[in-house]
Amino acid sequence: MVAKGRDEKLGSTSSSSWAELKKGPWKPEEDMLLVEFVKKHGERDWNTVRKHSGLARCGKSCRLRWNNHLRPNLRKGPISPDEEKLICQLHSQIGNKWARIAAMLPGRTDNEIKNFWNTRIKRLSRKGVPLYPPEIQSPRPDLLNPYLHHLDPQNNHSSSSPSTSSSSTLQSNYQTPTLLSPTTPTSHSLLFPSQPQQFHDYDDVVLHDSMAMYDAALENSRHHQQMLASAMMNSMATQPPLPSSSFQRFKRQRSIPNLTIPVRHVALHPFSPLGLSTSSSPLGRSVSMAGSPTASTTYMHVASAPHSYASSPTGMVLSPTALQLGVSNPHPTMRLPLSSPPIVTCRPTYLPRTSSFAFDPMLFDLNPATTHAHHHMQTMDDAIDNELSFSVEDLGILMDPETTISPNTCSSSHINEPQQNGLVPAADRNNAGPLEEFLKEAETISIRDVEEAEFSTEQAHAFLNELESDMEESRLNCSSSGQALMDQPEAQLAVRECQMESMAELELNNELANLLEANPLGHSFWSNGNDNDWLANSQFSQPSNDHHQQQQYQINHFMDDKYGYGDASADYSSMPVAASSSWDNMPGIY
DNA sequence: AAATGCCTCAACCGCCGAAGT
DNA sequence: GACTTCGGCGGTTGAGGCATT
Repeated sequence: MVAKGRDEKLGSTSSSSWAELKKGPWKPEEDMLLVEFVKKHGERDWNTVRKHSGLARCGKSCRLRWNNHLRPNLRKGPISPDEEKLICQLHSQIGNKWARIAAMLPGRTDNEIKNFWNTRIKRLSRKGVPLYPPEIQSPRPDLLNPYLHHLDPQNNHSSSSPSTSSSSTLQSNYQTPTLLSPTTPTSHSLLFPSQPQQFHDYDDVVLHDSMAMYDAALENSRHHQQMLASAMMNSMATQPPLPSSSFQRFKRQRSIPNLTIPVRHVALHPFSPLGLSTSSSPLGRSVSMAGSPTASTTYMHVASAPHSYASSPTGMVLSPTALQLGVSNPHPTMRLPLSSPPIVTCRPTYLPRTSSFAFDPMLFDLNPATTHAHHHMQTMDDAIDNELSFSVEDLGILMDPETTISPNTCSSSHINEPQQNGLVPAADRNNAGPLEEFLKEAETISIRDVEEAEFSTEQAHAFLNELESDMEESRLNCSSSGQALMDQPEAQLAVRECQMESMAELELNNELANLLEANPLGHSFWSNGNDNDWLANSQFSQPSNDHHQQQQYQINHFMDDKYGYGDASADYSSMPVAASSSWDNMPGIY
């Protein structure tokens, strides 16, 4: 009845505590406790759940429950044919790497894909049908995963290789793909110009691995484009971080001394229905492929990214300037290193499942119920003065005709409807409420120094070229300094250096904080209940506006969402500010 | 209607690596 | 360097539902 597993013992403080751990299916009350815990403490410190929430569950169980069932933007329902194709494609290349495969399928969990696959191979095995579609059975050698060999040529037990999977006897029916010779060059012209295919460090090979998967899947089917966006984002994240020097040069270039750009990683790709988007990095933070040895220190892991973005097929919509960049620039990523907090931030948990919000990377708070429009605008003004281009045209994109959203009128049916493409019908625009008013107001205001702050196309091109060369330089540095793949002293040193630079940037950001403090309207912008969060300790913070209201909302919303009961005409205008603290104090993030 | 087999899915287990002490 | 703690991953299990006989 009671588990006395190794991990439970490790995670407990006394022999009696684990003896009280509960197992088995979760009840709604437990789910609520867990949701409350995550709202307050973020997706971390799972072993403190018992202490803080009273849940009699082990930390691992809590994490699993959250990741697989409670977190926002999970995509439930059967695996679509497109998803199945992509799963086949990815599985043919990386084997039973469910977490990695899941990272390529927005809203899907590793458990879900694992279950799907196991069921699938059972079914196909019984029928005697090949596991992979014909186009996947004989994949192009140059599309296959190169780093499996590079990582550990003697590795015979790795489940990375489908042929060596030990998961099931049914795997005997597994069709072993033709693995790439270690010396076979790969081609990734879609993402980067061709370059010598020498893998000197882990991230390097992971990058190529990711790009190979991307290329392969693209080759396989254009219908996968939407999902591939996610895959590509992961590819981007595996690149070595840009040296902060490029960021500093960029700031100098734009004559904006001592200010920080609140965009850390703007990833552009051509497949979003709205043109360009970033699918995994709402706060500009990079994500990494699972398994990267430096992931925990250099990047925020993909599982830690705000899920409403990490799994959003639409992601953010970039400014017109960014659109221009993306269209004309073959390089799909523009990464700006930054460790300091963003000036303004969006809170994706406001509209957790609509996914129809189109955010400019300036990341401003869109919740009309908790902040006033003039605060938005004041903050936007500050942003415009100091940051990348941000104009009323951006708001036009924000309210894309096909993808608008109205928080006030968003009914439960809308909230719960399947997200075919992450969009919500435009019908709701008829009564958009405060957001619409806010946008109207936005159109009438005068924006200071837009021209000056405009990140012009020419500058952008120049900057992107610089970024690319920096990236190449960084890549070369990684190559030259990298030792054995898993031997990381050089990498760790580099990470430390990056962190040092990050701290320096943080200091710069303090100046920005002082500027905003002087702003009489800026003080009430933030609302974050976590005392440990930098926001809460900053001059931007304020106490949660109405704790009872938040709780009531969370309860109603949660019950409605998870168990199908609740007020179908719920007024979501009272959505509370949700703590996003866990994203805000990660050290050394680029 | 009952029995059986299959399928799906949630949850658990054990292992592993990273980070901290 | 040894040990502990924590989180993540992949494999496995078992309950419940559904379809078939």
